[in-house]
Amino acid sequence: MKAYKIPEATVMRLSIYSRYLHQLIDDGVKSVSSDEIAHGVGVSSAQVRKDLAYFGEFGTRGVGYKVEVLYGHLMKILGLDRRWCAIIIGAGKLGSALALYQGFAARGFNVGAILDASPDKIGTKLGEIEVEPLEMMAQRIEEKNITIGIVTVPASAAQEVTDKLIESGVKAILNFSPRVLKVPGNVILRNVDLSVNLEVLSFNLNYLK
Amino acid sequence: MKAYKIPEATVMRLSIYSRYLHQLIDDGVKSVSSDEIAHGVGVSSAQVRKDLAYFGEFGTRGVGYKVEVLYGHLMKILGLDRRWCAIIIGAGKLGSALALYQGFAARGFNVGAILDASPDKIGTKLGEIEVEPLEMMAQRIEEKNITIGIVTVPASAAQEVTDKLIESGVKAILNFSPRVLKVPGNVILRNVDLSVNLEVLSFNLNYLK
DNA sequence: GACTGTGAAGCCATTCACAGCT
DNA sequence: AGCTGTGAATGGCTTCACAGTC
Repeated sequence: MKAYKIPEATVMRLSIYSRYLHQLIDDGVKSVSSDEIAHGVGVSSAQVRKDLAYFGEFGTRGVGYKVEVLYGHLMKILGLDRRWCAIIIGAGKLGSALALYQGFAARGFNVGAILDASPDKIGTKLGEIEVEPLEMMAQRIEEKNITIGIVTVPASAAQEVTDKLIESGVKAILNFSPRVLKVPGNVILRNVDLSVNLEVLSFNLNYLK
Repeated sequence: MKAYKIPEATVMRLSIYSRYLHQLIDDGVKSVSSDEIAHGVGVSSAQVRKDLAYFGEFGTRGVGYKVEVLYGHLMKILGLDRRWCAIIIGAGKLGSALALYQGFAARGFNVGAILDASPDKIGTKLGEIEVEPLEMMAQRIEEKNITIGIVTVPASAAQEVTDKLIESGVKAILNFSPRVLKVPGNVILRNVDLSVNLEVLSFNLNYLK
């Protein structure tokens, strides 16, 4: 790792490249060019090479990249050569869907606990794990070494549970609530805002036509 | 509307500003400055003013913005002064969660239909609406004037249902599947990639520390 | 005095184009 | 000959700083 600041867009693309390479491995493909990756994921080949260049030289000039080698590098760069444990706060529809989503486990993310404030949710089972009360937060984060908090509570409760997550030692937050959260500078925050996404579509439908 | 190309980041922020203004209206606030909006949503005040400047002059120098007036402008700019009808393809956990999500209706989005390929999902009720077979796609899109398709099927089926959606007349796609979709240039596509989001967190946890 | 609206400057990401390997 | 790796050029978004208005 050599560069100082990596563009977020680059990191997102690396994740997508890695998934594409995984597909190629499944298909038994051994070698790939930046141009093929580019076509596969819908970016330019220069972009692919620039993105990779932040982290080293992984290809062979005149030849291309060995699929499995490049995949291994990307997984390591993305921090996916280990498992991460997450906690979900909010066992509503969305929280439950995420808890049961297979795609996470496949990429190295465990859901270590799922908590909710509502008494009638507590005790219900979501696959392997049982919904527990919010009071369990600090204990579960501690004992299961949880670094990622996933917030799927209503907007009105989002900042409060976020503060508690951070206080309990979580280092990164994935926020699904429609609220702008304030977090200290050493905590990583990403927002997955469903309404904003739909509204960008609505804007474009309205504006381009 | 005067400018030609509006940055996507600007559109996303407008959506967030509008939500913040909605909160202010609920709180009975009548007037607001770009600086207050900026603090409320975590951007700079110059950014707020520049974003608004793409679309006109909505404030009063030396005074600020009337909350309700600005809110009205933003809703109109975002195309939220009308209702939009969406169809959800895939009645799995995520599709069901989205179908039942209250936040969409609140911002003017109806779910007109939800379809699935699996016989044991068809006929089940999600709130008001019933899961129907994929064959109903063209008919429902036609009769309910649906412009937005929401894709929540597994990666392996994503491109196929997307093609059908577009063939049936959908103008915009919100893709939740972990697949890069190819769509014609006149169709608007947005991706909400849950794994990518988690992997960006993982990268940052790994890289910054 | 306060705050908006905006041209100019600065900064960052993407694209170009080609030197460097195999 | 083919494809990577990369400095230079381009393009676009954000920040700055101040003129304009109330």
